[in-house]
Amino acid sequence: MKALVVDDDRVLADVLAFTLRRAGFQVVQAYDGEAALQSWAEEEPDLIVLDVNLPRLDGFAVCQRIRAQADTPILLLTVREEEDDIIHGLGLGADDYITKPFSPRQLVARAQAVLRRAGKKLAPSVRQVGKLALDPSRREMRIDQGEAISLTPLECQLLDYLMLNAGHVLTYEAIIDHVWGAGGGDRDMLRQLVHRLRGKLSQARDTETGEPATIETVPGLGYGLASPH
Amino acid sequence: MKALVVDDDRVLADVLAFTLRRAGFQVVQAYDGEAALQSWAEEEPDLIVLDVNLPRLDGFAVCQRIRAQADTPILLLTVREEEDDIIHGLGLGADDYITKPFSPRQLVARAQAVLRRAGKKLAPSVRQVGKLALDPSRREMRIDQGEAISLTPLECQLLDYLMLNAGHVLTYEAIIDHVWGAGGGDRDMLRQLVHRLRGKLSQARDTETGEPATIETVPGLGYGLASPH
DNA sequence: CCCTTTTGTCACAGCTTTGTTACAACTTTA
DNA sequence: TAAAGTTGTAACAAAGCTGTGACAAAAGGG
Repeated sequence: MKALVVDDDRVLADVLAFTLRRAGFQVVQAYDGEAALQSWAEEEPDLIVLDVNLPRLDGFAVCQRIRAQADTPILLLTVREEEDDIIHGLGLGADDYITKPFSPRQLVARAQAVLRRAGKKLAPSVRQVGKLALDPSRREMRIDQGEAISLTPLECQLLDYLMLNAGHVLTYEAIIDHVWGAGGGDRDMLRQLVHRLRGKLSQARDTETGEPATIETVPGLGYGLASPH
Repeated sequence: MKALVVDDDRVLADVLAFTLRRAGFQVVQAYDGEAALQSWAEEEPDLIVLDVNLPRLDGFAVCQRIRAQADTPILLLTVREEEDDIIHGLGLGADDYITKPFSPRQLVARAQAVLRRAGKKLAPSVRQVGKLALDPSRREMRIDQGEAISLTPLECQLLDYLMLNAGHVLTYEAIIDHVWGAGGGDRDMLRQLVHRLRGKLSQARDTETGEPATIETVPGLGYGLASPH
C-alpha cells in the first residue's frame, strides 16, 4: 500500500510521511505540484495526500490532472478557514479533505476510510523502507521479494523502531527505552541485539543482490537506519 | 539538546518524538507518569513535553514532582476544551501549553520559545556557514553537497562553536571553556584539536573544488572561522 | 519435564578518540 | 641578532568504545 504525500512544508510533509508509515503505508514525498504529478506517474500510489497550497502548480490543478487520467483516491489538505477550498476541491474530484491542524489519528482514519470507499484492501501492517519490508504481525522481514526471515520479538521491535525513524540517528537511550521500556535494558544488551539483527539483515541480503539496508553506528550517540534516498 | 516526550498515546508520542528529532532534539519517550519521572531522573532532559492525561500518575502530578526538584522547562499538552487544565497546569509550574490538535511547526516553535526563555541555547538540526554544513545529530560535516565527513565529539563541538560565531575571533579561553567545560582543557589540547579539524576540513575540500572554509589563526588571541561574505 | 529458542552476561580484540610530549618554523622583543 | 615565546606538526600512549563470540540463564512449547 503506497501513499504519495505532497506538501511544500517539509516539516509537515515529513511528519505526514512518518504517520502514514507508522500505519503501514509505504510513502513517497513530493514538494511541489509538478514533482507530484511526476511522482504519481512513476510510483503509481494507492493514495494521495495533497496540500492545496503548492508552488509551481497548486493542489487543485494537480487534483484535476490526475482525475483526468485515473481515480487514485485523493485526500485534500486545507486550512480550516478556507471552506471554499473544500467545496472547490471536492468538486474537482478529491475524495475527502482534512483541515489543518489535525491529529495523526485523524489522518490515518481518513486515509483508511478513503481507501475503503475506493474498494481497496486496507494496508496490511507491513512497514517498508527502501527494499526492506517488515511484517510485525508475523515478525518477519524480507528484502525485495527475497526469502522471509523471522525475527525474535526484541529484534522485531528494534527494527520496527529503526525503520519508523529511517534516516535519523536514534540515541542509545531512546532505543533502549523503546525496546525494553524505561530502565529495562542497558547498552550491552542493545549492542548484542544490534549485532544479532545485523546478522539477519546480512543474511537477508545474501539472497538478493540487494543494497546495504544497513544499521549504521554513530559512536557515542546511537544507531540509525540509512534512508533509501 | 535532549527532550523527554510523555504521552500514553503511542501514535502521538512517536509523532511528537519524530517532530522534535527533526528539529534537532535528542528524544526520549515515556508512556506513563511514573516512567516519566524515572526517565526524567535518568536522562536529565532539557525539555519535557507532557500530556495531561496519563495512566498511573497524571500530568499535573508529574509536573508538580518535577518542579519540587528542578526547573526543567515543561510544555503541557492539553485538549482544547479543557481550559481549566491549562490554568491548573501553569499554576503548578508548567512553562507553556499547547492544545491538541496542533501543527508540528507550532510544537517546535513553542518548544524553542520555552527553551529560549529558560536561557538555554537551542541547537538547530543543521548549521550552515557558506558552503559548509554541520549536522550535529549525526556528527557529520559536508561541503557543498560533497561527501559527508564524520567528526569526533570534540571536533563537532569545536566546529559548531566556530560556525555559530563565524566571522568573529574567539579567544583560546572561550573555546576551551566551551569545548571541554571550564577548567577542562588547555591550549595544547586545543592546538591539537584544531589541527585535526583542519585536516578533515581540507579533506572535505579535496572532494569538491570548494572555497577555503578555513580556520584562521590570530596569534596571541585565538581562532575564528572566516565568514562567507 | 525436556528441548529449543530467546535473551542476558561477560571477556576480549581492534579500533577510535583523546591527551601528552617533543620539535621545528616562525614571530616578537630586547 | 639572539633569546623567548607561539604555533603547527608528528608520533606515541592511554583510555574508552564497539563488534564479536562463547556461554549461562530464562522463557516458551510440546
